[in-house]
Amino acid sequence: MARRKDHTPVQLTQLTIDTVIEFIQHRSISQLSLRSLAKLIGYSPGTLINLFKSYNYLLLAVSGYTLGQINQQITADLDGLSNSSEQDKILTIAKSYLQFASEHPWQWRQVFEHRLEDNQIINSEHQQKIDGLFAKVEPLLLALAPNADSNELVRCCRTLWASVHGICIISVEDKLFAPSQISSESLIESLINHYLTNWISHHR
Amino acid sequence: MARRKDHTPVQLTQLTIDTVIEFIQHRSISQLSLRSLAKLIGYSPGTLINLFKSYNYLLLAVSGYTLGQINQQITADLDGLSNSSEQDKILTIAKSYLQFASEHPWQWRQVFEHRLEDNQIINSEHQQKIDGLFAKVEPLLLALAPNADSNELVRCCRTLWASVHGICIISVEDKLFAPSQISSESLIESLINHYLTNWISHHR
DNA sequence: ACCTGAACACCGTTCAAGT
DNA sequence: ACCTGAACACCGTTCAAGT
Repeated sequence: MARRKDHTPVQLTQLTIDTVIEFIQHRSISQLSLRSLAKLIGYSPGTLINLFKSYNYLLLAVSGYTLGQINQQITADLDGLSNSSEQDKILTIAKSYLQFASEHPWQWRQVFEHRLEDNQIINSEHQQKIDGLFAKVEPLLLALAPNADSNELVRCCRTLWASVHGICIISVEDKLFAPSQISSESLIESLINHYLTNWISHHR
Repeated sequence: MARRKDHTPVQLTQLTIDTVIEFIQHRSISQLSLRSLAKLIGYSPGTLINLFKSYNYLLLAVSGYTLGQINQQITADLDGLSNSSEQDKILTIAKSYLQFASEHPWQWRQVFEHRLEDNQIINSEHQQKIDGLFAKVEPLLLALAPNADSNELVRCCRTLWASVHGICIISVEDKLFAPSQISSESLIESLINHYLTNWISHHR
């Protein structure tokens, strides 16, 4: 057995990622294994290890793909808002992020479950993609509060992102376990309205 | 082999939980297994399954223990503050939660990694312990905004907890991977000061 | 009643062997 | 060069057998 060449390495990489992404639309990533994934795409486990170095790196590639999708979604939702206020743009980013998490709960989780795994060195490419999300907010904050010093800008940006992320977590958990009466979108609105409004009034 | 009776079931349960808690002071729970844990305490894996029904329930018992510790810590930190303002008490709760997460990052993570595992029915006892944390904040909010309707109270409470939780997540991750210049405590302060102050002024 | 060791069906990873 | 199957060292769980 050997020499299949049904796919080029690039094609096989894409097929693998697509298959995992499809899988985690409906089930948790913990239900998947390298062996079952290999069976799904019709290759042996060893082939996937050759391609990705390890199952862990394969999952990291999936995370990276998802972060790209999230970035694209936010960029698209921001596109029609060139005339809106900076605060509206920040609200849009936050809602866009929440929407992705709500629509693809298992996929969204995979990005962060993977980081929880062990204290391995986080891939710098991966970290850059996350930083890219932060970088969308900072200039908007600067426009809203030109006099805030840079430490305070970063503090506000991190507080916002962490809070939005936290709201997404309970949103996804509620969706999967214990649906709540109160919409997560209204939590996002509450956060941005109250936190950001007050922060701006103290730093403009 | 059999009939050891070195420990009563209750003692063995406590020994197991203590051993896991000790382990996750320094390493991720993913580094532990039922088999290695059994070896640590000198029993066979089957004995632990007899006792806890499954490894998953064993980990749930550990989570429950940790949630109890967190609750205790918050209660203790709140004890000296009977004359403080409600807003200060909320700040204290948030900082207390962050401090536990910072001092016991692997242990704190275990509580929430476990919930991520699969879509099993969450133990109602477990959910009650989490609800107990929320219940500490709601009456304080009610005192701050007697005229807010109950939906708005719950919304504020959930927004606050989710945001604080999100800040703890990035705090723990920063600690383990990429230390940041800006203290997480200052993010908590920023959140409570700006969000809560503005929310109160709109609902009192 | 309590505990164990062997067995079962998995897992990620390695690597000699095949084309 | 590419791919596989067997082997390796694990995993959680079950359960007949031992005391």
